[in-house]
Amino acid sequence: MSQISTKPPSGMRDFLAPDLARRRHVIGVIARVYESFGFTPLETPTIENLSTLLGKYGPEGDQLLYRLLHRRERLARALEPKPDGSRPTELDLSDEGLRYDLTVPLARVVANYGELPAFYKRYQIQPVWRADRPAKGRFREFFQCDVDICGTKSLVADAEVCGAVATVLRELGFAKPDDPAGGFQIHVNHRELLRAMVAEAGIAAEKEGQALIALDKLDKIGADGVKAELIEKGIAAEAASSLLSMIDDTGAGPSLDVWANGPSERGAAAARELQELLSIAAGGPAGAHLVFDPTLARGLSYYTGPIFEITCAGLAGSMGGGGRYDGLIGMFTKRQIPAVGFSLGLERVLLVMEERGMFPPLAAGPQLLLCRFPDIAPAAAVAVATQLRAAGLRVELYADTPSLGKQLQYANTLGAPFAAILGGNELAQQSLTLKRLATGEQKTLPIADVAAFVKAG
RNA sequence: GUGGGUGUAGCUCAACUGGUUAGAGCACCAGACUGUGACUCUGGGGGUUGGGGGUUCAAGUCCCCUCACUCACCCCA
Repeated sequence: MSQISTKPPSGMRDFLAPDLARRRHVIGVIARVYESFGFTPLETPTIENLSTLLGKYGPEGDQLLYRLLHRRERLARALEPKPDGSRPTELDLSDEGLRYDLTVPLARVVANYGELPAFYKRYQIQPVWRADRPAKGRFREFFQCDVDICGTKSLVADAEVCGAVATVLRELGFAKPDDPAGGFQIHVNHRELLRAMVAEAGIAAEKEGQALIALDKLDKIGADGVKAELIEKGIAAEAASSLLSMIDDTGAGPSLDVWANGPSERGAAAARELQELLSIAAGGPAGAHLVFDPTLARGLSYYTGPIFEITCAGLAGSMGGGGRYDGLIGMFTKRQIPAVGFSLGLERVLLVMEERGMFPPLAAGPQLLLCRFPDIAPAAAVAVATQLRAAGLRVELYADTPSLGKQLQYANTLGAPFAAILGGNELAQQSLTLKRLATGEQKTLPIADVAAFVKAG
């Protein structure tokens, strides 16, 4: 096809009015709930310096960054062979990239503004970009809806971010966890507990990441599958078996009590933290949804403490995730500031709501199309439209004057509930003939009364 | 990154094992009612069958390459 493609780039989408009605509805609930928890909004630039982004997400994450090429002279210089004859690298050609998540930009902001509240609680709803391969529910440009609390190690903060996202989902109509119609669960685990398990099993520290990724697949590929993958990654069969013995096939494994009293002091401390978190959250909105999952790993490398992930029936991936990252802000400043956050994936939430038909009727488009006859001056029609809009109606004025049938047909395709007809008779008595499109009934009434009539439905 | 599938009108899809001029529904436009739509009737526009190459008397159909989309896995939100 020699024509220019009219599709957006792979993994990116245009949002037409019906899409936006649903997206804005969900975003509205999220922002309102987050604010009710005392979070204040933040927006950061689309573009960040690569020095900000690199090294925060792990090796795979760095590969998924969209990078901006240098421009003009800078690019020309970067492309020249170096004195030692080597070719330019990615880092020579670019020093900026699109943000990959909202957590790292937050960390930068907290490090950059010393005057922020001691306990900075911010929410942020913006798109992020990942050069991933698109799939169902996965895009290259997608919205994250983050809440984070910076400045405290208290597990109350962990419980609060869990409570905020749980409240959002409940307000959007997601059911209680025990509801057969399909609720949602917030899986929790602890990075330190995972590290203790790996160490206990005799797996080398440098294999830790790979071991955890394999373990995360337990519910999908089973114990044998995990063991095979561990061995494939160069981990001794004995160590692999040892790791798996700490968790049974169902992934349920020993209770937190067992871990809390286990031989590894490090693991015990982590387990006690999780116990405390569950107990703090018990009385709040997240309480019923929290479930300890010893196989939960999560890929992002900046997590240090409790980690979270939201799952629900029928969704392959997760609806959201988060965790504690006490070291990340310290990568941008000498001050070590602990923080914990949670992120909802807007598209994932929308996907599930779509599949389950969870959207309420959402108003969109004009309530009334103003039609007129050719003998009515445009200025007179504009005046009437202005009057109706001032009365609070969403009014579209048909720009031309084709046959009335055409104008009404257009009102029909727009989905406007009403059409108003302005002709010589109506103009003379400052009235409109109002037609209800669904039934065809119509009546003539004073312009001043039209808004109330339309609003009444 | 691995494996599978699909590309035909604006949209959803047909076209038997290769065989005349590639069809239908919806949508769009125009017409019976020049102050009345959504339902009915009639007519009409619209396609180099994703692109390129090959096999053949003949290719939407078979083969190769390429591009795009899509599903599963991987990973994630």
